[in-house]
Amino acid sequence: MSEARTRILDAARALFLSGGAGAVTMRSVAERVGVTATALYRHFENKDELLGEVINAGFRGFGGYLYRALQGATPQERLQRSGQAYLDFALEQPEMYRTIFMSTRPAEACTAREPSMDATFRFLVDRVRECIQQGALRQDEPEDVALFIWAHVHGLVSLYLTGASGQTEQEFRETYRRSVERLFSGLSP
Amino acid sequence: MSEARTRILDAARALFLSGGAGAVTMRSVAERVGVTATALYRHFENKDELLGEVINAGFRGFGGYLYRALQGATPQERLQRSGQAYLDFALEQPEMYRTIFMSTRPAEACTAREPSMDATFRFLVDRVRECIQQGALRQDEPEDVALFIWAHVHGLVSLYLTGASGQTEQEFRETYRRSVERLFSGLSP
DNA sequence: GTCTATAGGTGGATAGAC
DNA sequence: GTCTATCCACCTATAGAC
Repeated sequence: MSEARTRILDAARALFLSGGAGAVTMRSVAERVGVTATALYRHFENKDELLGEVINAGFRGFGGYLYRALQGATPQERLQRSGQAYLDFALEQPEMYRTIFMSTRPAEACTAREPSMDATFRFLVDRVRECIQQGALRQDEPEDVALFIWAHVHGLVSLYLTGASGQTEQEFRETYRRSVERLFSGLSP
Repeated sequence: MSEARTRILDAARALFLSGGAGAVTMRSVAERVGVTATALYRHFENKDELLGEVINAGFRGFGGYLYRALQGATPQERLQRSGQAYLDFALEQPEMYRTIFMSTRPAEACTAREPSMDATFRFLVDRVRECIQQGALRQDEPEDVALFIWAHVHGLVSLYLTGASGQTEQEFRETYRRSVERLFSGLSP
């Protein structure tokens, strides 16, 4: 990848992370890079391509968070770390979380959006399945349990990001911990 | 309220419900009413006032859905109907649901947004409390249980509205029913 | 109350000089 | 590769005629 292209993508990503997709315009990106807007068209076909690459990078970043959870030694530790990784991503990159999981529109340009939600779901199904097989979770359909868990953590996170709770980040981390604990107590054998 | 003002609000509401806040422009509203954009300024100070009234009407509409749940005869029936009302509102007015519960920004003009989320939460706390007192739910902190339930149903609904599940509305209604059933089995005495 | 005309802003994108 | 100049589309909002 060319030097210039990378600098443009970095600028676009910084704008996106601090202000969402709406903050990314050809003019704002160009200003941040220190060139004029027209110069960007030497490196990207159009705005859709630029924004699409920013968002695809975000998907890969989320995948990285989840992947780290696989370092856990046991099934239940991997599941627990997955929940923690999910929370970390949401709190560290809220605008990206919004784009991937809370918005319908802004991923027009981007091909990887639905696949990414699929992948998230399948990753979670795998974590649940191994927990059930190993006896850490009650016998049940892994898909149903996975959706049950995902809906719950996504609901918590998105209520927080929307400002429903009026909690600080620290308070919310504690709320999240307790709520997930309660969730698993209802799913245990 | 003047005749003209009502017709303008109706047009704005229709545009909002089908295309979200972004679909409401002074031009689009005016065209729908059959006048020019400038005419609207005789009836509304500016766009913020117009959009704000549309959204406030949406809040009141949501309140109406919940209120109907109070017709249930027993605490558990009122709680169960509340969950159904929540689902009905989300599926019948998805754009309004998004604006109230899934977006940070677009309620700038509108004063009633955070209060409305507060009210939703308190309504649910009341439903939970009477279920606990009556023995239909396990002894616990009503606030914690209410958040637990809200996060769950909100998570289900918003994953569906975001397109995560790829389900049809009928399939999702069934998923919702089963997931809520599972939720309460974990909260029962 | 509604119109036409118009000001002023933001955004995406292209042509052609350098 | 980057610039200037420019076009086009779309938006909010105001002034003043009717």
